[in-house]
Amino acid sequence: MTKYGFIADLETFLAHEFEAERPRVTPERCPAEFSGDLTVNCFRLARSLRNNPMKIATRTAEFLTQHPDIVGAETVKAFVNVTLRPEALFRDAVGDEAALLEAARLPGPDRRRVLIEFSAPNTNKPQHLGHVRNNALGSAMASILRRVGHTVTSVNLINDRGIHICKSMVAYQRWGEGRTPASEGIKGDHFVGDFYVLFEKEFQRQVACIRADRPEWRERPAEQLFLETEIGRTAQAMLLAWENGDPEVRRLWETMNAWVIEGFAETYRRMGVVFDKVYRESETYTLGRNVILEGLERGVFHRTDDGAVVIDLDAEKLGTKVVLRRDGTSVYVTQDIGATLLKQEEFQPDLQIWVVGDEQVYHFRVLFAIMRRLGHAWAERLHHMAYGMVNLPSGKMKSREGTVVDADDLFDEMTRLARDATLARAGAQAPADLDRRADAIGMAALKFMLLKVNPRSAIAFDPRASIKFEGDTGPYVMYAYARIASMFRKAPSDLLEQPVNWGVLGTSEERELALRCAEYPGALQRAAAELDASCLAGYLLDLAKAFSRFYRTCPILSAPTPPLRRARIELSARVRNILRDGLRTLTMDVLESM
RNA sequence: GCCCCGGUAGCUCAGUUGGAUAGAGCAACGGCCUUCUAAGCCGUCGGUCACAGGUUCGAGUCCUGUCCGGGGUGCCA
Repeated sequence: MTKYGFIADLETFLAHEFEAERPRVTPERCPAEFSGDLTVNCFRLARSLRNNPMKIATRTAEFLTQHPDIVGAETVKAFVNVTLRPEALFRDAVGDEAALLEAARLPGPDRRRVLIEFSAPNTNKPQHLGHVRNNALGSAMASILRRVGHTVTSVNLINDRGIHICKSMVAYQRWGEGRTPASEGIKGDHFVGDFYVLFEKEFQRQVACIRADRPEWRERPAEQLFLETEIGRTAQAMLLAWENGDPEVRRLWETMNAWVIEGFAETYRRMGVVFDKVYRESETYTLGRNVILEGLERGVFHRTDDGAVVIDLDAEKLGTKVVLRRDGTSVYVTQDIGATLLKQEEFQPDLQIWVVGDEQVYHFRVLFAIMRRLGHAWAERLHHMAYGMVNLPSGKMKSREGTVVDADDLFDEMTRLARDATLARAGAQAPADLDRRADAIGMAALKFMLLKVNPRSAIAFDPRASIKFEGDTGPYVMYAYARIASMFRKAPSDLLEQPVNWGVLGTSEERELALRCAEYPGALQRAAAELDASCLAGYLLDLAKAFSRFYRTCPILSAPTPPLRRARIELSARVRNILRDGLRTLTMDVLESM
């Protein structure tokens, strides 16, 4: 991390002065209402130095006042507000560009092999806004972890089997009439999803008939009547046929899955999502069974009177969990046990992360508890990165009520709005790369909206209010970058060849900007440590904001003296490179011109 | 019933291991393009940090209880 020169000297001084272990001093930003660049909080030092905060503050101020890097150190309560000499401030904060960008890399011993699983779509319908949040969070997290030096493997586990898949298949058999995505000119996942909807319609119709005939079932939820309907039984029979390897069913399944996966590929391409490894549930779902049977012999699990295999997790306050049904088949958690072991064997990660919605926290607690009971040491390092739902102003997204925000439609809409906004600002001549710009801006706006909030909280997605390119948005950050890029195109080439004298800088906007730049490595590391991309997104907003103020107040290419022009363009270069690095780490593209 | 997550400005959200007078954006209103891109900048307005106790020199942050919202809760995924 970026370290100011005076900090190391202060640490040495304090250790000696108070005869204590060398403290770790982490300066904070000095609040605007006080004069100073940085603040040393002596309340925090009080414990490790075993001394009175006020006394520490007094000594600290005395020491710092005489330090060559410092022009003033003012004590307010136990806060010491430090004003640095400009040479020292800019030298330490932004003097060494390579160091600034590399400082976020963790030392070798702190680097880990991380396996991160995200997306995990079902192959029965297209992806919606909820998946978009998952994809954005997962790929940004993988990228952030990589950026700080971990070795990351990103994994997708496609849920390509099960009763929900059979529903689309049954519907296609009935009403498909040999049509294909190609023949209809429809994206494959949407094509299959339409049949899933047809199935649900027919199922609801049959449920209504049954309820009319059997008044005693009127109160029962539709799902409980699944096997009472003809179409439900057909789907169930198809699932059995699939499991028994019925060639015709398998052929249809292969065909329809291929259509969906082809559609997903396009969705991922537009989002820039890439996986190092893709698993199919159809290949992994049986793996857990043997683990359970083996664990049964070792007494990890036990069989109940009715024949189901369960595990007692009362000690973890998780109750009793069934791991094999009476009929011997696997449940969800059984399948995940198998998949977890497979991933562990294949990649030997130090840490596994799942990016999955918070409605599944219980599932993962159970899964992790079972892995611990099975005796795997690495079970202590399994992590469920739970994120909140995406809701609409009207409430939850519900496929049955048609309120689901489709991912592809949303991308189209964002791109269209970005295109309009670009054209509106372009003047007489539309830019040659309009489409590329619209894609980059639209997707950055969408991703940024999803990434700037804490992953834990539910997001209220208001299509009218959320689709903005002004204020706290991705395009705002991109715009700051584009303005700097534009300056560089206009800068005389010999300007950049001059040596930089940081001492000519010193306005409050310049100081603010440099101090902000110095925080970049910390923002990256915090985002990685807390598995929270919003730390980075929020930081980039703050940096872009600091730049916009600087840009407005301080002439750069038209600054009054050559040394000032030189130093200001160099400071701008730092900002440009951090913005580019940061946006790319969040999986967003930058534009040289907007 | 029990467990988990949340509640901060009209709206959407920040708020580092507890630290200074709680901050942004949007919305509303008022300024700033003869100046390096106005997707910008500046200003005004806006707060019982859900509520009540407690711990502490100090609480939006930690503890207890209450209220409200969401999710989950042995053979759906």
